Amino acid sequence: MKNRNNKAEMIQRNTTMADVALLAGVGKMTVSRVLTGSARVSAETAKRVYRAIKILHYQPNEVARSLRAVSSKTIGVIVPYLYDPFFATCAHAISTVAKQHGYSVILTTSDENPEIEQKQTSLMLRRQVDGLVVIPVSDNGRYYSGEAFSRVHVVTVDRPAPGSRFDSVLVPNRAGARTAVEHLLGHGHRSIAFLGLSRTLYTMTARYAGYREAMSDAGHSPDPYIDCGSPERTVALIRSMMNGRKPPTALFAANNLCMRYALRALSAAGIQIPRQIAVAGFDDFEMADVLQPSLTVIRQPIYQLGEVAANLLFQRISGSEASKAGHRLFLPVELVVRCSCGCQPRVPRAAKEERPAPATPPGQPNDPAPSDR
Amino acid sequence: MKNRNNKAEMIQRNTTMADVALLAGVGKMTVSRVLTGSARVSAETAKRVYRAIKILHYQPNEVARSLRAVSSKTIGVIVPYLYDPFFATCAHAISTVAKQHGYSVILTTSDENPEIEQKQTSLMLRRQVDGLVVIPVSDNGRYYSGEAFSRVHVVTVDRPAPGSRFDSVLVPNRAGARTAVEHLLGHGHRSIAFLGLSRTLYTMTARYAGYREAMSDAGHSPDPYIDCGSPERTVALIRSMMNGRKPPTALFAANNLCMRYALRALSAAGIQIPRQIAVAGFDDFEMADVLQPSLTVIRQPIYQLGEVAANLLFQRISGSEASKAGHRLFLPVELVVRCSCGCQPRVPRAAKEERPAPATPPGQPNDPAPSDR
DNA sequence: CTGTTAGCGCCTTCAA
DNA sequence: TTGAAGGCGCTAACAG
Repeated sequence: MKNRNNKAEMIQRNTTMADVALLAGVGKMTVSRVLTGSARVSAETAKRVYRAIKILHYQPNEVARSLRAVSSKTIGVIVPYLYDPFFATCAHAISTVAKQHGYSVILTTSDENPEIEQKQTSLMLRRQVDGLVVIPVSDNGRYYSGEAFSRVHVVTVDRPAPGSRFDSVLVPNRAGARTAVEHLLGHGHRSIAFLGLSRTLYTMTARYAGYREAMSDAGHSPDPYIDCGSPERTVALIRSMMNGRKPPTALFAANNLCMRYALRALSAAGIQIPRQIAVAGFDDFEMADVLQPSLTVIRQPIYQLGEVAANLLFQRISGSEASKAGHRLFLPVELVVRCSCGCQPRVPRAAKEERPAPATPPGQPNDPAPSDR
Repeated sequence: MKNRNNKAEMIQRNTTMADVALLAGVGKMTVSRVLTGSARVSAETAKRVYRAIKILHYQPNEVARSLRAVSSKTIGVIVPYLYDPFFATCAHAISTVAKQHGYSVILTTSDENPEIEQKQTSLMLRRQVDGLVVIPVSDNGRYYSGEAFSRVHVVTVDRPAPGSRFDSVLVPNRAGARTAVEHLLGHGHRSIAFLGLSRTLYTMTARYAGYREAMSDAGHSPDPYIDCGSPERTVALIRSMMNGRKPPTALFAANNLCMRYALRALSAAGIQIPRQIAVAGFDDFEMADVLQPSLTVIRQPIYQLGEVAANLLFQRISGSEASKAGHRLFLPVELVVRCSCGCQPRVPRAAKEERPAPATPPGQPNDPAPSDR
């Protein structure tokens, strides 16, 4: 007799299917069938099984299931940071979709570090995830084309997939930046500064390209890329820029972080927006409409990026998607005209929520800001 | 002979330890020992094993390990929302600590919904997590005292644990609110409005209590709790409040969401801060110092909340913590005086980061790093 | 130092 | 409709 049935020493072991089977007076398989519905069981025995389950507070061990089954019902998610609302919102969307599919999410942050990303990815694969949604660190292309990925589905978000086998859900960075810069040009600005972060970031170079295009097409020469490495650096750069021979009359911040740095720097230098310098940015955020002046920005469908990516992944997982090649999906961005560019939207600053916020179920109609002209 | 060694039908199976053992000409246990270091293996055979591992691209199956071992090396994390920077930052901290311990994190959102929380918790337990860090939904007390939790460690963050067996890492909400309100009182305000969200939230009632204390102790009568259910509602409430017989001269927003609503509403009503109404809030946030006027707030050590909670959990998991009763840890908050209260801080608005931001190892001098979009 | 045996808890396969 | 045997991949416990 197995000692596990020896009640004398049943210290703290979890109750298993065998326990349920014993109590219900049936075989383990019957319990399994009742739970999974994989085959018909007489109503009579099913009832007995349920009763035993309840009495014993039995909970199936999903780890054992994962080991036995082909699928672990788990996906992995890797984002650079979680305290960045953009990434966090993506993660939230992915998590929500996963929940709808009955999947669990193993989540981690890469801190924008290729080594961490590799290590964590590898750990997830060892944990037998069925798929991966990643906002990949720039230079991990070689890794992702390794053989380890032959059996797992991968979708990247916000940045294109390193290998070409994976799907990516992106945003038209170049076109978006271009639109914003063209709007500034429409205000008559001819010298527009471009503020970005590390140029190793995919989005930064794409947005700079859009900026250059807009400038060149308008017959103006693009300014050099300004890398706001740190707040201090940004202060110094902006100060010297504004004190230079030909200070720009407008400024495009390629993401929220540079926007924040830039705003602090301008404010510290006592420079007025939009009177002394017009401002536009890429990526909307909470408070962008509460700032004085409210900020004109390119809004990205953040939640939808994650949502679409996750849905794509589950399509692949369920195998309904036959194609082997990776696709690139682009979700549209939108110019939200507010005041920092020099516009005076008719409805001054309506007191309404413009972005999904805690209480607002995501993915709802966006009630875009009033845009004039 | 097992058919799994029949090469003819090795379609796509993962390589296992048996494959490695076979190729290296050793037993499975030797391979296991080499990998885990659980026992000495001669350098010679170890080398052979490593070679086989490399040739076959062998990766141990963590699911099988979890099934076999007592621990799954996995913890569960449940937060209400991920697009709320507060929760996301906590989650980031927890994830970081988990990474340091070689643990994976299964993360999900409860959407502030007790049923979802229960379902997801239960799923995590079935997945054999070694512990749980939760920002619990208010009214799930009974659930958490169930027997299912007898074998798992739980630490709650931001809100106290329902049962008394769990540790909680909290912030002095009452005292913090009190400090902020006292600061407003110090400016000579006698009528101060309190804006909050749903009173079912623990933090809201605690902060309201602090507000009432401060008011009463100063000999003024507290105003009734104003629940900013939605932006629209907030606009209406603020409008009627300001048009009432005795409009308040100051306002305390109990968290960021009401702060945002309030700012929008005030701005829509054309009310000047701090001239017509002074403002203070609970919880600092990016941009709070860039707003005009910059906001006076109570700052919470968000990242540390998650960090401490996770470390507490791992202490419990490793069993070095014997005590069975749950403890409540309070991390200090801090009044950050800016301009919205009517103060004129000497350093006008220095261009420096005031909060932990990207890439800043927690608790370190701040130097935010690139986040990309 | 190394190999064998025996499960972890579940479900696929086959037999009754 | 139900049950028994066997194995998913790994490691504790015991040989040798």
